[in-house]
Amino acid sequence: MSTAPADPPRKRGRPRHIEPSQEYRARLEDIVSVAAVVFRTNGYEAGSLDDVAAALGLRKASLYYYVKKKSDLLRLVFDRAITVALTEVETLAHITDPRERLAALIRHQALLVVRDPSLFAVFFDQRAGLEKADLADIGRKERRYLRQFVLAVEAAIDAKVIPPGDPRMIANSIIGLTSWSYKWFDPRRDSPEAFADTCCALVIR
Amino acid sequence: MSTAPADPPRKRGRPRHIEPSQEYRARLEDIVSVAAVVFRTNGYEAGSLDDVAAALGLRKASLYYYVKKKSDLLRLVFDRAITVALTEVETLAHITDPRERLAALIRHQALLVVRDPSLFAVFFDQRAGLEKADLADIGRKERRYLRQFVLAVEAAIDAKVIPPGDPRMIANSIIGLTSWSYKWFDPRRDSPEAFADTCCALVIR
DNA sequence: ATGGTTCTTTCGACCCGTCGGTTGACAATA
DNA sequence: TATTGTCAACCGACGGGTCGAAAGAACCAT
Repeated sequence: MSTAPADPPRKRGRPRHIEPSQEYRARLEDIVSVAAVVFRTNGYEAGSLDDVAAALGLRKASLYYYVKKKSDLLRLVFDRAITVALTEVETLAHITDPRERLAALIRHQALLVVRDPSLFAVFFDQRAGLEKADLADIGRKERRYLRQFVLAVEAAIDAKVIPPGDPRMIANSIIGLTSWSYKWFDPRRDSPEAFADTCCALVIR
Repeated sequence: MSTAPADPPRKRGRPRHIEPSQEYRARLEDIVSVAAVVFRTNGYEAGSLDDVAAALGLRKASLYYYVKKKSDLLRLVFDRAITVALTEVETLAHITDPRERLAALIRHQALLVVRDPSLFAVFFDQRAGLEKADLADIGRKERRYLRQFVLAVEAAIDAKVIPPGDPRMIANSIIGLTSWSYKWFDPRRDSPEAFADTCCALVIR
């Protein structure tokens, strides 16, 4: 009873009622990039917020100005990965020639992973750290992504550009062919273009 | 000073001075299998020893009769994975026909991963949890494994069974093609044999 | 210019739950 | 009585998350 001033709205982190500044956005992007590297090398659980902060020249507490909890960091990494992949791939849907279309998809996927290995290493390997809701969201977008490949594969089979078979299985296999690169690709030895060409040549007749 | 009874040699865990019994070995194999499942679903760091023990109907402390520390469990998972893969693959080295040889390797790799997805999911994704020395050991054996593929690819290129290109790059790509299956393969929907055939048909002319 | 005021960003100190790892004792079997 | 296997209880470290405060710039009134 007595004076109950009603909880003054929590003032944790950035105030939510106004637009985030450009600098804030840029800083957050930096943080996400660094988090991807840390989570890749140490794993999500073992990669502490101290690690992320240290790599940025900050203290752990400062991160909570940009993020509410650790898993937000992971979600942001996933968001960036699936967003960049999805937007790029859906601009390729207009290509009509089956051979060209499949080749474009394969090239896209190969270059994507090779360009930002940390981002996709986390995306592929650290899914256990995601929260349930985030996982479902990612799953939906990933299915959209897969669909583009399945459609392209079906067209390619009809055009005898690749041998016949279950399109879903083939699509997943091709995605593996290209995605696996984050495990072995070394930019000092391997050329991204050569890799993309090799992938295309390997499956396209 | 005074009476120093000299630490009576610690008698923690199994006594090392005698042969492990058959039951002991079998039990340990069970533990490793369960650990692989736990580490796959939760990740190595997040997968607690309590989880592993509970899945076995044991208490955490009991695990320390079979293992000295948590990372031993992870090492055992890795050991089993690389051992089974390596021994199988090196029996295939005698096949002389390039097409047959490459096909056999691809089939072997595809079936291997599909048969025990948890084992290889941990092997591929949880390397960050390994200790330095163990990591080096795994790396050596993995290079031996890769060599088999590189040799087979070189022969296949000479025989025009696959298009030309950097053998190491192609070998890694093929390994990705097959290994990726642990991320999407669903035994209730997909057939291991069909998958192996698809992989072969996809790259072999 | 100058001293106040506010807003953004950073930090040190602290709390607290979880988990790896330890210990000593207790059955069961032989 | 020795060996094998199990357990409840405990401890210490580490890491996520909280809190209050302070440094610095920008803005504003005199």
